[in-house]
Amino acid sequence: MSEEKKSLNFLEQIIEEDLANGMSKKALRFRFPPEPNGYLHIGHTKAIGISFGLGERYNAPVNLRFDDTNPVKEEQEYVDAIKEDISWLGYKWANECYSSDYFKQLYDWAVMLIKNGMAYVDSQTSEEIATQKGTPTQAGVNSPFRDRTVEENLDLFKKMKDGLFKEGEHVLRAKIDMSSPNMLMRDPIMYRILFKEHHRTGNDWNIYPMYDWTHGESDYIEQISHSLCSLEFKPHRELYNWFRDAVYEISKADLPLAPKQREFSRLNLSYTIMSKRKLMRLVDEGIVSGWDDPRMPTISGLRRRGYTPASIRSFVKTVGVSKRENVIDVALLEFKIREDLNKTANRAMAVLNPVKLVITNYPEDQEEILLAENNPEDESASSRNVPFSRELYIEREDFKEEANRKFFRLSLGKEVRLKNAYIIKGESVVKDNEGSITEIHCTYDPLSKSGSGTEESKRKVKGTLHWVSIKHAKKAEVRAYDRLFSDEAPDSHKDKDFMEFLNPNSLEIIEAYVEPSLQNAKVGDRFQFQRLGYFAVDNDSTAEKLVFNKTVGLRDIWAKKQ
RNA sequence: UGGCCCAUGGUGUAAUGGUAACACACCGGUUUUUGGUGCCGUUAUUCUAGGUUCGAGUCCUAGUGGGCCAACCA
Repeated sequence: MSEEKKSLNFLEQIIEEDLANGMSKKALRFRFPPEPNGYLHIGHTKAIGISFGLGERYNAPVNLRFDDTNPVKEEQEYVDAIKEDISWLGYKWANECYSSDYFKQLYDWAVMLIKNGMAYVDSQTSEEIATQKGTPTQAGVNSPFRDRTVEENLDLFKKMKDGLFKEGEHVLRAKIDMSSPNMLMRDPIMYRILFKEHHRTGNDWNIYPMYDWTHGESDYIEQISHSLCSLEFKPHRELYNWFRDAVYEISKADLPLAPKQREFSRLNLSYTIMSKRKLMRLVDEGIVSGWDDPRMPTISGLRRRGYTPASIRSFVKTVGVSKRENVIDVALLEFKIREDLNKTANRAMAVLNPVKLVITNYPEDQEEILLAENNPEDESASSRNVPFSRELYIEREDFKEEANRKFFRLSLGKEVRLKNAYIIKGESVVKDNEGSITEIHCTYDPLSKSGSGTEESKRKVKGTLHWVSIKHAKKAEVRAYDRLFSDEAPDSHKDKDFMEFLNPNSLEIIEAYVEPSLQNAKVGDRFQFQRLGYFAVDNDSTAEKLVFNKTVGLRDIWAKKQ
């Protein structure tokens, strides 16, 4: 409703320009094209957010296309996981597409290119081809097979398809320019022979098309108007256009729209690695429990950790789009999940590092049910009951026998409030033989009950502590996570392996006590454990044994000052 | 015979030739029955040097710095 002028990112500007130059808004179409060879991670959410976001902005369809041209690395498992992750993020694709569905069309077009003298079968080894390619500063030389006749090429290519040659014996190459300053234009390979079973086409094909030949033509087949990808594909654009124009000439009657590729910088996150290969190593070497380990930057890991789709989408939105190399501070991601959960997560009390607190003037057998607000940020969240009794657990860090005036918590002779309950005063401690505190004794002011409206209850005390009633508390496992790497950019060190920067303390398993209302928490439920952070019920959780993942801690100025 | 891309506070992103803005982070204050939240405030001669212009972060040239490209991967 507000008329605030939203600035356009450079991709939106390109689209607006195309629209202004006569492109119909109805022609707008985007795609997200993952290769199903691994799990999606936070880096992918940027690409997803950009293309699906544009789809939402312009009310244009967005295809989910699996770029499945390499049967050696691709599996159905990944297809399923990718679909689940994108759906979970809340995006809807117009069509579920597969490059492998276009293998026949691609083959026919390749034959056409051969007939036009634009492609040839090369019969050299890959080493020979690599050598002849030259280097970025040195021109390549032509293959001795470059001038085969059309008939010979056609014959050879068909035999490649029919499985009459061995792997590596021949390839189909585009005939472009071996002296191009762009390495990709030096007669790029279009097809290789591969006797591998494909997860969708089985053993139908003995040759598989390469990325450059496949990707742009898949865009073209789907009539994608803007094919958006990351910066490292910039050099591919020239080839993308070459292939596209070659095919467009003969197919424009049926496929009138010629797609264009544009590139943006990918997302990097501090203290995080994003390479699929490296993430795979963490899984394979057992550093993490799997792709969905809550410490992993995968979508499934973040989901299990307790991140919400809304927080991730918001994150991607504020990260923006540009062509600059960038490193986003992981603190921004954490801010986004806190921001969301602060408004949506119900509060609860849990004690992670318990010490016993006895209220000596509270009757031995007395119990009370106290009322606790579920979420002060959400009026509709109502409240819940919390049992109170003479013996409680509080956090060990919330007590010091003697403390300076900066310590707002419990100490001997000082008063604090027990959240939703009474004001108490520290009286004495009980210690074991080693001198560590086993019990804290305090007295309470019976007139100071929260919400009672009495003068005593309105007294200002400096600190408020969370607690659980020992008699009523439930045991729960809490898994607290720290960042996986101790270095800001673990994989940017040329002389060091990223594994050297692993944080040995990235997982801490805690036996905690939680208030009884949490007994009914279901897998995926998210809570704010007051004064501690946000926690989500893990998949491993059962009615007998609750398991919580710490999503992120609360902002903690006190901890910083320590 | 190398080519291409990029450069704005600590980190990101805006400013579309006309007062450098927003978010995070940081630091300080304030409110608070969460040391949370909210609210207020501090933090930049836009990589350098020339040029065009009444006026340049924006356009041009050169330099500097960073990134990408030499898989039968995507």
